[in-house]
Amino acid sequence: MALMPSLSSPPLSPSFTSSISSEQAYSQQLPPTHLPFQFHPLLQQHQQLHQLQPLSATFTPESSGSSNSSLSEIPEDVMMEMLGDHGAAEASTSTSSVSRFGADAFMPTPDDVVMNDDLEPIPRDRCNTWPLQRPQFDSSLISKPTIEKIPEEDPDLFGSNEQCGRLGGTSTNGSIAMLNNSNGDALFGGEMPDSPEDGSSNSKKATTRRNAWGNMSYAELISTAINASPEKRLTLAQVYEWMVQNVPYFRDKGDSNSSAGWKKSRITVLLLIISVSLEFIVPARSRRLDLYFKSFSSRSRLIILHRPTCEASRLPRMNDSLDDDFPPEPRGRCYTWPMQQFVFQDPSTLPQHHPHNPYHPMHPHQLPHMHHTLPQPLLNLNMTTLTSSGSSVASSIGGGAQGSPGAAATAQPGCSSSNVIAAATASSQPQTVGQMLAASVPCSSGMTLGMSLNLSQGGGPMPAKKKRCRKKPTDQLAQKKPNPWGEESYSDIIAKALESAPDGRLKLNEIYQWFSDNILYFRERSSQEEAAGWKNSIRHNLSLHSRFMRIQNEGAGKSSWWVINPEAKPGRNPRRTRERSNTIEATTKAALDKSRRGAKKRIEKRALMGSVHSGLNGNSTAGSITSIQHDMYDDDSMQSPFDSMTAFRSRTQSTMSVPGNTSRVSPTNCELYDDLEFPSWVGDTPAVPNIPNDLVDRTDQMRIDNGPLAGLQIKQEPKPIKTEPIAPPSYHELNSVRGPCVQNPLLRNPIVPSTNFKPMPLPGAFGGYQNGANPWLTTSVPSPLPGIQSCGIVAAQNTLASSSALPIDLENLTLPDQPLMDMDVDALIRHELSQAGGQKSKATNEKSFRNFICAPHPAHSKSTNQSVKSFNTQ
DNA sequence: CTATGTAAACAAC
DNA sequence: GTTGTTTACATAG
Repeated sequence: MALMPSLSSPPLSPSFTSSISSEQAYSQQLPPTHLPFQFHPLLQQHQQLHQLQPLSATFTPESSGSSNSSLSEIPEDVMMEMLGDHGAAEASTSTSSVSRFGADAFMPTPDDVVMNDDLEPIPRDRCNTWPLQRPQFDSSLISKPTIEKIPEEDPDLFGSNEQCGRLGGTSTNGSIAMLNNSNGDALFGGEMPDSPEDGSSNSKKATTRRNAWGNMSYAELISTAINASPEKRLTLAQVYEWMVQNVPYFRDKGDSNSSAGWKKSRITVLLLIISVSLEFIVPARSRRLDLYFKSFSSRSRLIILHRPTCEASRLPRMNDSLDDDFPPEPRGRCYTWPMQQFVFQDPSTLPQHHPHNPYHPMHPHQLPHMHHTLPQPLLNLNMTTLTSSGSSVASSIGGGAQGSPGAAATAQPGCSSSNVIAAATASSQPQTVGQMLAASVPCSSGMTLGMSLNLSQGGGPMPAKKKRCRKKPTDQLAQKKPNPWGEESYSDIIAKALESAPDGRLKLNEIYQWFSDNILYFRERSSQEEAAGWKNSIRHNLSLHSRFMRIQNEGAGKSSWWVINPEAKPGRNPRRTRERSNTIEATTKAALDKSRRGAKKRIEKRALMGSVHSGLNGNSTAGSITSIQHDMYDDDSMQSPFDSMTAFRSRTQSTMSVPGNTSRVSPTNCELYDDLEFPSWVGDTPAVPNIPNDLVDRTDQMRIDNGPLAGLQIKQEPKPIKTEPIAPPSYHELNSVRGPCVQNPLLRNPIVPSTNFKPMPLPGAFGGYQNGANPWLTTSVPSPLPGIQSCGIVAAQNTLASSSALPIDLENLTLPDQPLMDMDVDALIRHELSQAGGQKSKATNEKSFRNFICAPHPAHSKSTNQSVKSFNTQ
């Protein structure tokens, strides 16, 4: 260590003073536990060295503070201090060796070992470093705490309130406890347990000491020392002192040159522990830490705290090379010190437009906060490479993580960047630092950065199968924002876009444009290739969320209008498909698929066999579908046919656009009918394959302005239906059923049939409808809002337009426990109320119309749904 | 488990 | 290619 230049408190240089001031100011801005960046041990110690001791003209704080300084610039003596002689030797000889900060790199080896890169690694037995002779300790030494009092540091240095952790006094009780195992054996006496936690679990360990001082590893000793201190923290010197005073082996060596070896080992082990384990932390950048630093020699800049939430007995095993006799012990995370995520923001990249746009600061390039809080040397770091997330680092180095162009870095929550402690350096070579972290920071995934780097750098062939990896970009994590553009979800943004529209409606491409215009993240991804993803997400969200509804645009080929569903509650609304799983709960997917396959097969077979029962109900698709249900219900042997209906119905309930959805029915909707055990006649009926996919579920989407049954989405030309025009219902009438139609909330809820539901044959009920007897469908209904067609029109008309009497089917369907009836009556009551109430027409403008048709009503959806279905199938 | 984001298949236009 | 629906899957909370 002769390379170390004057370590004895040299006068502070102006630059140093300046540096300290800035850092003190920095540290004052953030509490120690909310530091914006967890210092890497090497970084920190190196930095501290620079600050406290301008070592030489060639290694000044100025030089070290430059953005270009790298780890390679760290003087060897510093590295020696940081790593121990061996680590320094390695670090000074090759960059890759830094990645070997694992246990092997720190295992004590003879000081005179000359590192020769040309030599092949020589296997050696473990633990051949320590003397074979293992003196027996006098347990009496431990009978009472050896340390009665820890020498206090100069109070002038620490200030009145800055008490250094000390051992002694009452605190030694803890030490006593820890120094004895459950059997009362002296910890450092002859028979030593494997661990303080379980001294008798292994008889072998109980009789064999692993080290000259006993079975405790350095880590355990250090932990014991730290935990024995009142404040659960020690400086390195205090660790030394504790060792000397509590462990006879070290005591014997503590006051002579012979201590250098084990102290160096302490350093080595400490660094190793700190780097590899989660057990020790150093409060980076705390003022107290600075004071500690001032109070000790340059070699004592580590302040090691045993994580308070970690049990001393749950010491990390760090590495097999240190302690491979112990089985792995599960250990919980000890994120006592919250990991503060570093964020870099380049002010020059702040958006200049849309000053009030809340989305603009969200851009990853423009991460808004903490920039001013970081000391400049840290800002100069290539932060991307400092990510402790293996995947992030790998991707960053490889050219940028997905969707994370920002030059920010942070750590994965599961990675122990917060546990990166100790030595410091200034700026460093990105990959070197990354490798350092890779070697020293265990990630939650169990993969180190180095490993990740290797993988990302072509270490092996990529699997052919594309595997999604949607790790959040580091900048996103840094901001703790769920998305790279900010906190708001797609649906939130879409809602804003729609709300911002003058008419409250936007076409899809307009929504796209709004995204692009108002959110920088999307604007910067406006290329066709890049935009495909988020546009897809927009479409997905539009379709999926009940929050939005689609209004058919009248023009042929025109895209629909998308509007906010006024019925939707503010904020979150359930996804349309959300209920699906709830309704299928009784049926496993596999079973359902099997059922579908079987049903489909049967249908195909029947289709091949030709029409057998075509004369029964085949004249009307409506009648067909109704009959399907009817037939199903009559068949007790069938496996819960209503369940099947419910299942797929609820799925199609997702298709909740406003009327006019004449197309783009998911193919799965067709398949859904395969769930049904169709009666034999079904497959024989020509109309069966043409059963409108949405007839059951999408009655609200029917269009009536395009001709007979145009809205039924019947792919095959529908059978001629009664074409006698009937006046469209009034808006009151619409209102009576508007609820289920506009938003069709009923479709968002599963229809839960009564278990004892036995539909009546309903001969009269279907009689009139089998002929396509929905006269109403032949009539266009003027819509005050272009494209808006009330889905409730059909039902309303069926119910009300022809007469004030209840439809015959409703009368016949009136059963106490029948869900169908429940809602039909409900709709009728609402209708009657609306009629009697003389509501004013609100259809004079779009918004009023929307409010009108979309106003919530108390009818529970499934009832209304059933009602609509009932009407439409008539 | 839920909410969300993302990718993708599929179909109609 | 666009629009729309739906499913599947990954991830975070």
